[in-house]
Amino acid sequence: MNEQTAEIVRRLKDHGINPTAQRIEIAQVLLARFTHMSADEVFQIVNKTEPRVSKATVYNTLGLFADKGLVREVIVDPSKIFYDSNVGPHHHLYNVTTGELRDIDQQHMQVVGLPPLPPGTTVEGMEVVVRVRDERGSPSS
Amino acid sequence: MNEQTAEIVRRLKDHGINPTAQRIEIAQVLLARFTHMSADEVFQIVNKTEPRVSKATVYNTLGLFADKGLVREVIVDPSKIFYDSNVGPHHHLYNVTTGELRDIDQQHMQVVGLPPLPPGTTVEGMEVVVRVRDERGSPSS
DNA sequence: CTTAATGCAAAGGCTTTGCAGAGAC
DNA sequence: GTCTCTGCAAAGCCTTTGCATTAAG
Repeated sequence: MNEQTAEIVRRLKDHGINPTAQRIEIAQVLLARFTHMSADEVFQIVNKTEPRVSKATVYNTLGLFADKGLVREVIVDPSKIFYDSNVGPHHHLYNVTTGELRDIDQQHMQVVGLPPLPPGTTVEGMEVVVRVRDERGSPSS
Repeated sequence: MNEQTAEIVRRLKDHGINPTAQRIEIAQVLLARFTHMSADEVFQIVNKTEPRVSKATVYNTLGLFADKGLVREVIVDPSKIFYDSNVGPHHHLYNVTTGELRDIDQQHMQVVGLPPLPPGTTVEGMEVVVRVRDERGSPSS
């Protein structure tokens, strides 16, 4: 077990997640880089180089990671959930044409003010999504 | 045709939508109040009091309305799309426990700053979602 | 040996699609 | 008569679930 894997295991344990082989693989795919991936993308990548992890395990594991706070679910597309390895406060820019999702950090954009919360509720999270699309017709046409 | 219906028809036409009977019914359900409804909710309500509109027509019509800018799609829940009759600039508060979605108007919360856009893209929309949950365990327990 | 995790396949929920029939002008 | 819209049912896609098998301590 190399250094990188050791850290992944540590992070899993820190979040109360039993570090099994499949979970370590999935975590390595998702946590190695600061990207956003759908469950299916994770499934593809994990099974490209490594032994084999079933689709059910990928979905269940990602759900577990999200519950435990290791990754963040990002809801920007009605057809799939994105998993974000960046758990810190930041926002998102979503290209509806290409499906690409990228981070916007706080220094570029901030939310000011807090709305009155309904009684008996607590804030679970806050999310800003800027939706962009590729320009089709040129601006001058 | 009463006054209210006449206005609905006008709004449909203004958005380039051919005002058929079904479309008028759906528009009345959705535009009468400032609410957010899923396609299925619209389907239920339309068929509670009125002749009958098929599920396919409800889905297709809502998609058409969104395309034409008559309503706004709100993506906050991976399992369904909400349609918002409020097209003006505002944000959303989503209760993940109850599934309730409500508006936050701009005076309560604003976004400051604009992120650098990827070249060749234009902003299609911006959305802030505050996610709350009902308190279960009491804060002092 | 006992408990937890994985894999497979089936089921589920929301939405879209194909195509025939009905409606509008 | 022609063009558009509607409705039904089937298909599609992502995700969850049930249950037997396998792995771990």
